Parts: sequence; C-alpha cells; structure tokens
Amino acid sequence: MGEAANDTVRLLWGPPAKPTRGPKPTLSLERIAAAGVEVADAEGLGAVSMQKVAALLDFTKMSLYRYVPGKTELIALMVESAVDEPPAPAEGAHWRGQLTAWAHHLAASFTRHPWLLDATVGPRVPGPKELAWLERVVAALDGYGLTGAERMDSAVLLAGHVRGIAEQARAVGPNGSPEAELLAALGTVVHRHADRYPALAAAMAEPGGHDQALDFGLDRILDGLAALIDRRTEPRPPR
Amino acid sequence: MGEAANDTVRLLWGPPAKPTRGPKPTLSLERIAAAGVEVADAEGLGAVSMQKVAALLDFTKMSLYRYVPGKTELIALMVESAVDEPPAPAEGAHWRGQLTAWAHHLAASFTRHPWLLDATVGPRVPGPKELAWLERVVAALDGYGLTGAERMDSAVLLAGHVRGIAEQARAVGPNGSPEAELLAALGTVVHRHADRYPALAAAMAEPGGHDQALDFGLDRILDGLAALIDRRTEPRPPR
DNA sequence: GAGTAACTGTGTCTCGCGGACACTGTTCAT
DNA sequence: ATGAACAGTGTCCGCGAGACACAGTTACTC
Repeated sequence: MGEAANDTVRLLWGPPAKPTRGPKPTLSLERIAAAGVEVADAEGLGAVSMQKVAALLDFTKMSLYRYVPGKTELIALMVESAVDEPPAPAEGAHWRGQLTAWAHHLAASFTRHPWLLDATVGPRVPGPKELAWLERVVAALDGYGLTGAERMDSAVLLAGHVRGIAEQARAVGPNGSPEAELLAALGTVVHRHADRYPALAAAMAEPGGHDQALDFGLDRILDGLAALIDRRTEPRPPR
Repeated sequence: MGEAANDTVRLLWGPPAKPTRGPKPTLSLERIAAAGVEVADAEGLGAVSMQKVAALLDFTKMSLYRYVPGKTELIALMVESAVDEPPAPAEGAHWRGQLTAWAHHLAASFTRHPWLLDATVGPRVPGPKELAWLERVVAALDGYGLTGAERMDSAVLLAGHVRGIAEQARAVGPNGSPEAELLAALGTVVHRHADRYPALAAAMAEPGGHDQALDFGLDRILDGLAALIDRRTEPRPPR
C-alpha cells in the first residue's frame, strides 16, 4: 500500500515520466481514462474492468498495465478525468453566492457521472482538479475570521451535503428505471409499517415534491455559516 | 433487478418464512450476517466473500445460498445487523438535543464499522433499524411548522454530514496505519503546489487540530434549522 | 553500421470470485 | 411405509485482477 500511494501520486501529480528508448507508446493515460469513463457512464463503475476498457481501445488487457499499475490507479485517473474544473472564483462575488454556485456545479458533476459516488468512497489520493474544488471553498471563506480548521470543516460539510443529495437523486432515478422500483418498494414498506414509522409515514404522505433538497440543505448550511461569520466579524463584547 | 428488490425486502422485512418439512436448518440469517460482519470488521468489506463467510461458519460456500439469494442480500443483512438501534427519543428533550445525540450515535456506528460507508453507497433497500434512524429525525422535527419534505430533507442533510465526517475520519485513520500515509502524501502534495492551492496551504498550515469537524458542521446545520424554525413558529406578517 | 539496452504489446497462466446445477442425505406429512 | 420438501455438498463455468515470459521495435553507444 505504501508504494501504491506513491504510484498514484506520481500518476496524478507527477511528471509525465519521459523515457527515450524503445517504441513510442501508442496509448496514453488520457485515452485510457477516457475509455474507462465511457464504460462507467454507460454501464456503471462495476462494469469497468481492464478487459472492457482495453477492448474499447482495441488493445489487450495486459497492455494497459504498461501505463497503469492497477485498477485502483485507473479509477483514480477516471475520477480526475471526469470531474469538472471548479467554477471560476467570480471576482468580487460574496462568499455565499460563490458557495452556492460551487454546490450546484458539484451536484451537476455527480448527475453527469453518477459512478463518481462509487469511485470516491474510502481513503484515496485526490487529483489536482479534485483538490481545486476544496481550494475554492476554503478560498471563498478567507477573511471572515474563521480559523483554518473551520474553513476546512466547512468544505467537508458542503461536500458531504452535495454528496448526500446526489446519492438520494440516484436512488430515485428516472421514471421507469430499476432504481425507481426500489423507491416504490420503500414507499410500500413504510406505508405497511406506518405504526413503527409514524413520523416518516406522515411526512411522506404530505403532498409536494422534494426536488428542492439540494437548496434546502444548502440554505440551512449557509445560514449557519452566516451566523458564525456575523459573530466573528462583529465581536460584541461578552456580557 | 425487479425480483432482487423483492427478495431483499422479504429478507429484511418479510416474515421469517416458516417451512415445515425437511431437515432443520443448521444456520440462520443472524449467524450468517454476524459472520459477515466479523470478516468486514477485521479485513474490510472487500474481503467479504461467500467463501470466507462460509468458512468462518465451517460450512460450504454453496450452503449459504440456501439462506441468502446472493451477495447483495448478504451485505444488506450485514448492514442491518451492524447498525445500532437509534438512540431513544428522550421524552421531552428539545429537538436540538435529540438531533445532536442522534448524530453522535450515528458517527459512533461508522467508527465501529467503517465498512458501513462502503456498504451504504448506491440505491438499496433499507432495513428496519436503518429506517428507524430516519424516523427519529423526522419525528424530532415534528410540530415546528416544517413541511414533510423539509423534515425529510433535514434528515438527508444530517446523515450526509455525519457520513462525510466519518469518511474523513477514515481517511486520516489511526497513527501508523496505511491510511495515515495517504494523508501524509496529501500534505506533501499541497505543500509542494502551494502556489495552486494557496488558501488550502494556508488553512492547513494553521495550528489546531480539526477533531471538532463533526460538531462544527452539526452546529452550523442546527443553527440554520433553528433560524428556519424561528421564522415558521413566529410568523411575522409579510411586510 | 552493428550491437545492445530499454521499452511496447501479446499470450498464457494462476488464483479467487459469484453463481448454476445436479446430487445425496434428512425429515416430516400423509 | 412412502414420497415430497428441504439441507448441505461437489463440480462446473465465466469473469475478474494480476504475474510472468516472450517477441518485436526503437534509440543510444561504441
């Protein structure tokens, strides 16, 4: 594992490793990552295998190992390739507007590539673009009296929320999808056990869709952050 | 998949399916799930295979299929077995205190069984205990003027936050663990590219540990919810 | 210009995985 | 007593990641 971490870091961050002798490589990390993304977009992350990715490029499975140490690193490259560039800082914009745009863009990324949710669980090394998303939150919160730890924690808070919403959106899925059936099963279960889950049954029985889940949580979080910032920037003397 | 959903629902919720003829089953869903949890606790979710679980019970792999339709269902049972009962409603306690306790208990669950993070990604059918966690949040927020959708969204918000923190905690890991090495690699990377991630580098350079990440985010969320509840329970006439 | 070291892509092999299926042995209802 | 329903086993298949040895290709060095 210790070596694997270094391998991943070198692949995502390192110098492109310029060799001179031998035949020119026909493939490239970019093409391989793109092929992996194509498979994952079409059939999900579970369908991504060395064989399938190689076949899509008209190559043998083993040739991929000339470029990528293993599947873990391939997926890391796929993530880095699929994730968008974070939205531009928007000079002069208020922190709240910046973070709102940030969250919406991130949510759109997850919608475009639902498998990102599967690929970004567990400890791993982030790529440059992924880290840039974190940077944007911390930068947007600079200068309001928050400590470094608090700014980082805010980023985790926001990212966790967007992630949760994306997961929920995936569970609902488009109408007629296999995911929609799971949701229907859940509704049936709750309704049948309404005595054990009275609050849940009541909440689900109310009309009105919850398509606003992203903005709802976002507004709560930002309200909470605003309250903290107010306290920090207008330090009333402790009574 | 449509049938698979029904299978899972029957296993998690359904009647225990009482047959009468034939030999008594030696195993039980509970024992199988417990064995799976044991493997996952020790070696992670990736190490859970039919073979390993069966071997731990001194049985053949195929005998498990007499009890469980497939690995998906096994993992669903493991989740339901590993997750704690949500904390008791605490009669008369304020919603804020209830939700705080809720979040802390949930975080403790993730700490005890880190593989729960891996097992609870993607669309799936929740078990009774898992659903009870959701019920507690919605119930705690009953009667403050929030709509059903808002109460549900609040639950997703809270769960997402706890999840994010648990994931972060796992990425840090205990000292000397393989995960800690990943974190060290991240620190090195940020420091080396401080020009591209100035805010991040500055935030990480500040002293003070961020062990308070769970409570920090929790306080922000609850502050935000409190503000909304205030607005709803003291409805100032619209100007 | 010849030799050789470095490199690319391939074919073959192993091991572990999930799961299908046929089979033996056991138990209970009739 | 008999036969249906059920429990556990053994064997088989396809697919997955990856190790390894190999042949073909290229560029540096003498």
